[in-house]
Amino acid sequence: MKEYLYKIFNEAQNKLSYLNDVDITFSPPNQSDHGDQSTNMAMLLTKKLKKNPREIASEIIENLSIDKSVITKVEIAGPGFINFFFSAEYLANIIQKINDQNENFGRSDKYKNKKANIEFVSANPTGPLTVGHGRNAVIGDTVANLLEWIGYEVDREYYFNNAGRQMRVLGESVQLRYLELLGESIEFPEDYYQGEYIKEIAQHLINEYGESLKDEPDETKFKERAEKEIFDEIRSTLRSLNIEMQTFYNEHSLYEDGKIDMILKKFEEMGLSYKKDNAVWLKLTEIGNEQDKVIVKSTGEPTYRLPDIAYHTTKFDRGFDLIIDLFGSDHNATYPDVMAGLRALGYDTEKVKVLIHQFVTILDKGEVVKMSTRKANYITLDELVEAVGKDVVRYFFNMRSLTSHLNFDIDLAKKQSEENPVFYLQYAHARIASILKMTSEQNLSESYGDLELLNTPTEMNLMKKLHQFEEEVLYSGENYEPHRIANYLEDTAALFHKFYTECRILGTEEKLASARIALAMATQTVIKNGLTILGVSAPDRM
RNA sequence: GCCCACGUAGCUCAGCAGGAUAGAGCAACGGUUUCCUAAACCGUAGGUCACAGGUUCGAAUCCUGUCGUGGGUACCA
Repeated sequence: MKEYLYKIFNEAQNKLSYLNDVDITFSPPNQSDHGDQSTNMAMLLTKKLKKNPREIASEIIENLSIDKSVITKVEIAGPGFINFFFSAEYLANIIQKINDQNENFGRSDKYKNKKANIEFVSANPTGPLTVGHGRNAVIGDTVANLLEWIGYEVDREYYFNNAGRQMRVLGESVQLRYLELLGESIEFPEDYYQGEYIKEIAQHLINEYGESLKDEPDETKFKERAEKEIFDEIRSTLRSLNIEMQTFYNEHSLYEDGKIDMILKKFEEMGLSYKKDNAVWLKLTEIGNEQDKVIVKSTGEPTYRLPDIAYHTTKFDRGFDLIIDLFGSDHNATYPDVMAGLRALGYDTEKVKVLIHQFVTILDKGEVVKMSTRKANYITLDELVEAVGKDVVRYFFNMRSLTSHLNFDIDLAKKQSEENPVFYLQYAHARIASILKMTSEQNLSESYGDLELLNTPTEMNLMKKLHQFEEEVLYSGENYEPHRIANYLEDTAALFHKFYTECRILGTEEKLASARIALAMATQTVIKNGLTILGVSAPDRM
């Protein structure tokens, strides 16, 4: 619908030059008697033209060349809105387009030949992924899907660090449990990793090596084993949610290939770093931030900032047009330093979009569960997927905007399976599959010759909704907002269920039945494509 | 103290690219099944859009302040 409006307004721009001075936008009004699409541009022009908005609106309308078979009515309403009413015939055209394009309907080539990188999850291999990571994982993968749908070639990337203090503590935790299992009395520090999985890893080492590791001088072997086992589990958890990373980027490689030293040297040459208290500081105050920060500790070890900056330079060097970082809100203080560093090095940080999602609050039996990997006080993502299923997990994490704090009531999620919105969508899809099966058994099939018979408000509302899918995908992708797709699908499913109740196919006169079959097929395609973007399955039977 | 996000129906949340009478799901109450899956549909009820100012033709939406919630504020990441 908007495409057509843009077309006729572009033509009108030649006649009315002031149309070049205003944003030409259209939106579907809340009230259906205000038309199918509406624009407020006449009101936006009042100041410039010093004229009554209704007069401006009327002048604009006079200069539009409107095809009566597309738009049946144009009206000026309220303070100066211009409302457009589309013909049933035009609305019905979308049906054939959808059925022709099928699983590609909704895709766009707007960002064709553009490459995007999205970094998400990026949990260090110190323990299983928790429900908290789940939100990050699901949103990240869905944003990646959306980007692919609007034309990007996308790399999903997981950044991790298998060196450093955390990992040493992990290795020592396993080592201590290993010795404990062999009967030695040990003291297990409170701030070491308390989880059961540490003992399991230790047990695996005993099974394989017996007591031969008893006199290991340090934690290295234990750390390596723990890293491998935990990473295998993380990969398997992600796989259970249909998430597949293209790249696992090891922070350590930045040291090996000299990137860290190179960046450090550059800052020094640019006079952006200095030594104080035996540490190296980055002059962030000189490049727009509040405080100078340490990039190399007095121990000689870099802080996260330096490798993070080095890491991001590789994202630029690898030629991405769009670089997305997806973090939980606990990281919101870290990225400004990294961005400032990159800017100082001459990188165009406009290409980087930092997405911050709010935390998930876990409620179990009405109690808030404070999550801590180290204290082993958490619910794993595996447990969650097992309890409620992949589809519910993906849908649940996708249905809210990133900025909203998310309450995840475990009890509710477990028993909610009957009243969960994801089933509402899947049921719409399954219902359509069921109808199509029955109609084909009766030798009925879709036909596009009599679509004008689809003229009840219910049918027209459904067709209008289907029209919006393409722009919904585009907008959601450009703004990294997966939840919009979930909302859109709920609206679409509701309109379909109403159609199902009111507009029967079997037992209806054949021409109308065939037109309705075509509409049902188109609806099924849209629901399926939307669910595919969200990573939720679209079953034919439930 | 300072920084970021959030505050909308009993609950969970949309709406926030300024627009016309603020929406959905769940929960509550009432109705619909000789008829393509009732995992559905229809209806009733439910609101000081945290509060106070400001910007303008118009503010849930933008700005400022206050209060509240979460996160951060390291030579942890």
